Amino acid sequence: MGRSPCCDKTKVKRGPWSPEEDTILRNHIQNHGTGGNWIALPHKAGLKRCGKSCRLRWLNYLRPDIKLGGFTEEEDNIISSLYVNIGSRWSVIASHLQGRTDNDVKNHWNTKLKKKFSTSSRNSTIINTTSITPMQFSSSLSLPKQEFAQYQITNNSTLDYSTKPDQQQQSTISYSNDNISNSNSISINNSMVSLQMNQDLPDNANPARNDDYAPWCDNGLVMDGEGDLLNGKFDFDQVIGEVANFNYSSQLWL
DNA sequence: AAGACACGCAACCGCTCCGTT
DNA sequence: AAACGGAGCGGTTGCGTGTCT
Repeated sequence: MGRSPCCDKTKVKRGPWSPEEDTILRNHIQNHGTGGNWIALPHKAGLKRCGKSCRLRWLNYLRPDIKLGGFTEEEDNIISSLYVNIGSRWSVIASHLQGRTDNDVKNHWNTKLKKKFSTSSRNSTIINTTSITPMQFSSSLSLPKQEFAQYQITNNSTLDYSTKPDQQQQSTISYSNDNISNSNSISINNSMVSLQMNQDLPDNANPARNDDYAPWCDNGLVMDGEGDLLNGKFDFDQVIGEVANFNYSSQLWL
């Protein structure tokens, strides 16, 4: 036996909301809040709508902090990067974009970004990296666990990855370029950065972290990693609060 | 000018999650 | 522990509008 429906669909209005209905819902929520019960809200507000419909209308359209208008290039990059990393978890992705709703993000992805993304992936080519110009990029982000991280690869090939000062533990570990063999690598493509460091870590390395983060970069790159600190490999997911300097010789996908 | 088609977006549907009893 | 029910989520649909032929 299936679940009983949340409301009698023969007795509620469906389809597009009228300006009058919007006004009633907006006024009711602004004056009384949601009351923590969307199912009961339409009756209290005097709306012939399903509670779910009211919730959706408020969250996706009437909420005062909704950001209207087209998505920026930066927002596109954030969405694409997060999609690569965590898939179609639209509510999580939307939480990274001020004023955007999951429905908004989902629609934007399905109508525009999906095509753009698949096209750019199809056009990817592998080039030899022995003579590449060092990449330069940086990013800031808010992670699902309310952490903040920054990445930077500078012209002298330094990765700077640190926590926001007032959050989480902080530790600094410096990896000398001299200690890193040519087998260490960073690979960059249009959606992902991978880094491996195949040497012993310093004694003060913190191998305890094993969090699952979903970092991204402003320029659309997604950080990813392989291996773990325990066996001497560098994992982006495990370097919160650390600084690493390294040489890289790698493949670069553009 | 009109019909066909493509696109964007609001809204709905049905499922899972999670708190409460 | 199980059942229940509301909230939240992602997939999908349908309609309005713009563009093309």
